[in-house]
Amino acid sequence: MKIGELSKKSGCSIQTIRFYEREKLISPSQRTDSNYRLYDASSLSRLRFIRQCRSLDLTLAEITQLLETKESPETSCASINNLIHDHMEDVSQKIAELNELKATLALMVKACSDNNKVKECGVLQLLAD
Amino acid sequence: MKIGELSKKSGCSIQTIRFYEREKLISPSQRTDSNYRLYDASSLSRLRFIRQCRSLDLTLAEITQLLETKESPETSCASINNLIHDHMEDVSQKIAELNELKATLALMVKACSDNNKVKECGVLQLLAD
DNA sequence: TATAAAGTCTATACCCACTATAGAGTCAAT
DNA sequence: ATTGACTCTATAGTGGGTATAGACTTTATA
Repeated sequence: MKIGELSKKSGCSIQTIRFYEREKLISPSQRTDSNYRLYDASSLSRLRFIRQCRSLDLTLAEITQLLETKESPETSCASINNLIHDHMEDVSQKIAELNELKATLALMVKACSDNNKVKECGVLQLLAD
Repeated sequence: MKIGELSKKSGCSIQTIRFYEREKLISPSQRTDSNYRLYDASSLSRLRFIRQCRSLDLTLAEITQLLETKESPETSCASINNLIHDHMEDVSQKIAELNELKATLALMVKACSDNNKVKECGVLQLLAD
């Protein structure tokens, strides 16, 4: 299949597929005489795997590592588990930070009564501290 | 004061201060004969304000808007409150997304028993769906 | 068969908010 | 006089894409 079909089937834009190629995550199995990229089913599943990983917010470097590990079915999968586990901790950390941020913003919103003028604005006063 | 002192007092790196200048958020009140930037106290409080806003994860465009609004002390501060309120909703949304993500990752971690080989890896199986 | 529309190609620039150099000039202390 | 600390501009890189321009190819329609 050509890149447009792969794009539709995978849900990745054409530009993103070409971008992943530059980043060495994926490559076409062939090219036509007119230099069009041609892909097969394994490209599609690889791309879907990448997309799944991206939806978990894994970096392209991490995905590269997962894809490499996948190539060795007989080795231990401990590194994969560690990667996911560490990533989950990063996400937890981020959630904690955002919750603090939200609390601060909630305080600011509370500090405001809508009819104020700028010079009396509770939000600006908190921001100036 | 020169840029190094402003950097220490504000907590912004020298490069960041020059970057904010290119982005028109701040500018030195003067230059020396040898073209060194010179700042006064108002630069410092402006920069601290910017930093405070950045710690709330406001964009530079939003901060520019806040700084402009600040210049008109007699106008209504409704736009400021709206901005903070909307931003808080974005943060809430992001927290919700990350909580879902965390739940997915937790499922994956659970799907794994440490001594598996790659070909049986529960994490990879979930990622391949 | 001619032409128009849709698809594809490469190369390059842009987004955000910085960060990090290179290479040159300036200032203060020894 | 020299060393070291400071500053200057200009430029490139980060991550994960997105968005063009301009050329070529393929497919569909008249």
